[in-house]
Formats: sequence, structure tokens, C-alpha cells
Amino acid sequence: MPTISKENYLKSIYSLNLTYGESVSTSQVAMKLEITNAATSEMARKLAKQGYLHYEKYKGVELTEKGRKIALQIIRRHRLWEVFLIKVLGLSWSEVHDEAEKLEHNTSEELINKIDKHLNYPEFDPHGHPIPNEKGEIPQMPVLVSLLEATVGKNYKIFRVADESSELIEYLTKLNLFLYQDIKIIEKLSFDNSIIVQVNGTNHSLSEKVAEKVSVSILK
Amino acid sequence: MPTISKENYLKSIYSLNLTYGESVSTSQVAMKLEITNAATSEMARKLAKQGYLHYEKYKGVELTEKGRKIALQIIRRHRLWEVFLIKVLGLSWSEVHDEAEKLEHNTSEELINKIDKHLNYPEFDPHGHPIPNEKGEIPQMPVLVSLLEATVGKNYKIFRVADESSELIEYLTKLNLFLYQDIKIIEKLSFDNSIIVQVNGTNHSLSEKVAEKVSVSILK
DNA sequence: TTTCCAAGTTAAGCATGCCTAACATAAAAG
DNA sequence: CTTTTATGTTAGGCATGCTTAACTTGGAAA
Ligand SMILES: [Mn+2]
Ligand SMILES: [Mn+2]
Ligand SMILES: [Mn+2]
Ligand SMILES: [Mn+2]
Repeated sequence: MPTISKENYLKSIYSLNLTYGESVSTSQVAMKLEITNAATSEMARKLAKQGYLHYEKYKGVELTEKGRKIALQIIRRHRLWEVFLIKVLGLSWSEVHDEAEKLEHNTSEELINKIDKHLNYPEFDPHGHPIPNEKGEIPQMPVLVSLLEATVGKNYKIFRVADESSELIEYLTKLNLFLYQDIKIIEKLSFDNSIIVQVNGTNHSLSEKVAEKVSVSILK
Repeated sequence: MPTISKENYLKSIYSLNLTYGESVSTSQVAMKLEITNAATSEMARKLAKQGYLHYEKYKGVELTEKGRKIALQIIRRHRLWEVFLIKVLGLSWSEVHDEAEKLEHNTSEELINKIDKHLNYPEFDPHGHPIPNEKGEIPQMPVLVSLLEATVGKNYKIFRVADESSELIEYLTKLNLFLYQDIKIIEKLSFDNSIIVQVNGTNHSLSEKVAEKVSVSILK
């Protein structure tokens, strides 16, 4: 097992690679982790020697399969913890990231699998990011639309809320508009662009301002 | 905030003091933490300098109020995590200690308070140890008896199970004999020392072997 | 009382992971 | 092409927390 520090390097490299493609420069990593280039160069050498990545001086780093596997494991833990903290313990969206940043390094395989099961194997975290499964497989991102663009009469699943303010989240939670909740679009009122949605048999009206922040994926 | 290492020292010193009283020798701490005396002596000097304990060469250490406060905080986190992992996530009793040993150092005040609330402020952990509250106050230990010594017709709360094998725990769990569960003693059969207990209106028979391992506290 | 030994401490050294400062390189500007 | 500059690397140093080996110390045994 790599150290906490190394886990953070591997995770950062993985996500920088996703964002910018190709090989990742040591200074990109330094920036992301808020440490000096010097520290990153040094660590690149060590991680390469231990087989987690390929590193050629002045040419950046690229994860090996071994390194990618660790990165995905940490990302899995991070995202499952975020879902868990929000859905089970009621932490606010603004709090969970920092909390998960520490927990991700201190969670056994058994524990994270129990959490996964308890949450009924969610595929996406509260920010809409995919959660790798136990085997490291990444779920395909569904096509998302905002509630404003949803079609009357069809069923959708709530997927993401663009605004992380706890005010909006709490408002939606009171209406049972949880993350992953299935809903049906009942009506769209053209005079104010508000939308009537059905949740567990109950109808709620959402204003245009609220609806545009809720991303949903179509069901079936 | 002290480091993880320092938190573990303070916690160990606290519990050694509870067990053996008076000042704690550096080698007792070394034994408990499975490190050398040398490391402990050195750390004692540092912790004293930072005001967490009093230390006189060759005379052992004694926590200051500041050190005690940290120790109780870590113990609180450890025990709440243990309860949480068992009751909410269904980990086995044998797994939770090691897991909690890491989580206790990576849990914010806000998170542990949410966990506390979610569990409805338990006063004792699965081993029967008291859980300090948010203010660091330690609940009074109730008088415990084994189920074998319980009185017919009276109500009790399940407090502790002496055997940590998951087999026994799972058996009890199937009968709804959870930790903290209220039960009533219906009958004691003298020919085999088995006991009939009532849980949520349902009666169950427990053998002598099982009953002797279940500790309960009397209610009202 | 003196001696001896277990308990405890100090010294020196190592691994990790970071820093600053000095240096090297590649690529852009001239 | 050369020169400049931004990017990246190496060297040296420091804090933490551990080790082994050498040393004190205080109290029990003689
Ligand atoms: Mn996050
Ligand atoms: Mn992290
Ligand atoms: Mn424990
Ligand atoms: Mn610990």
C-alpha cells in the first residue's frame, strides 16, 4: 500500500490526465496539491521506481496500470464517502469534500464495500461524477438535461444540483427531491416557466430559478 | 491540533492511567503502542514541552487538563465510530476496532457530532466502555449483571456481549437482541438454566451458554 | 553500604515528505 | 542561430517519528 501522500499524488495525476489528456507535467501536479515543483519532481522519481507511473525527466508522468488502479480506488472511496455523508449523516455539500479527502485514505476495502451496499451501489456522486465500482469499472455518464428542458409526462432521475448552497439543498430535501430520486414531469407552466413534478405520488411546483439548477437523466 | 502519533500517545496514557492509576511510566506506553522505550522518552519530552503532560525523568508522565481533553476527544471518536460501524454498517465486532483506530484521527468535530446524533447519543460502546459526550463528560457506568442473574418479570437493557465472535452476535441480531435493546425477563427454566426473554412483544428462549455472555443493566 | 540490574534516557542514524536556493533544459523570442 | 525565459530538476536542509546501541539512574539484593 502506498502512503497517504502517494495516494494523493496518484489521484491528482489521474484527474489531471482526464482533464488535459496525455502526460501530466510535474508542475501541474504541484499546483493541484499546492506544494512546490521540487517536491513533485522528487516524488515522481520515487513513484516511477515503485512502478506506479512512467516518468521521463522534463516530459511529465503517466500512470501505469498499477497506479491507475490505486487512483481509482481512492476516487471510489472519496465519492462514496461524499454520498454517504450527505445522504446518511446529513452533512452539507460544502463540508463533505474536505472530510472525504481524509477519510479516503483511512477506509478499508471491507468498510467501503459496506458503505457502497448501504447506499445501494450509487453510480454517481453528488457532483455528478462517476463512482468506480469494486472492480474499478467506471459507469457511463448518462445524458443530462436541466429540469427546464425536461419533457412533460416523462420520468427522470435527479442527478445533480448545480448550486451547492445548503439553502437550496435543504429546500429540495424538504420536498423529497433527493439525489437519485425518481420523478415525473406533470406540467410546465409557460407564463412563469415553473414546473410541476411528481415525487412518490405527490406534486410539487418548482420555480424556473430552482428548476434550471437541477440536472436530471431520463428513465427507460 | 496534535499529530496522529501524538493523539495515540495521549489516548494510551489516559487509558493506562485509568487501569493502573497514578503516573504512567514511559515503558508502559511503549509496550502499549508497540514501539521502543527510546521513542517514548523522546515523545514524552515533546508532549511536556507542548503542555499536554507533566514529565519528570525516571518518574513517568501525567496528563495535564489540556492533554486529558484531547485524549477524551479521541476516545469519544473511537467509540462512536465503533458503535456506528456495527449498528449502521453492519461490520463485525472483530473488524471495528482497527477501523476506528484510524478513523478517530480523521474525523472533524462536526462529523462526529452528526454520528452521535444519528445514533441517538449512546452512552456506551459495544464493549461496554463509556462514551464521553461533546463536553468531555463521562457517563456513569450502570451496575451490570449477566442475563443468568437477571430477575424474572423485570426490564433490562442489553449492554454488552462478552463474546466478540460474529457467530454469536449474528445469532443475537437475528433475534433482535441488539445492543441497547430493552428486554423483559419472562421466565427462567431451572432444568437447563435457559431463559425466556421478551423483545418488542416477542418471546425468545436463550440457552445458558448464550445468556451468561450477555450483560444487561436494570431499567427504572 | 555497596553492588548490580532492570528501567529509563540519550545519541546517532534513517525514512518520509516537505522546503528554499541553485542549477539545467527546452522552447519561444529576438 | 543565439539569447532569454519559463519550466523543471537537483542539492542541501529541516521536522517528524521511528530505530539500535550506548549510557545513566534508582532501587532491590547482597
Ligand atoms: Mn470531492
Ligand atoms: Mn486525500
Ligand atoms: Mn476499540
Ligand atoms: Mn488511533
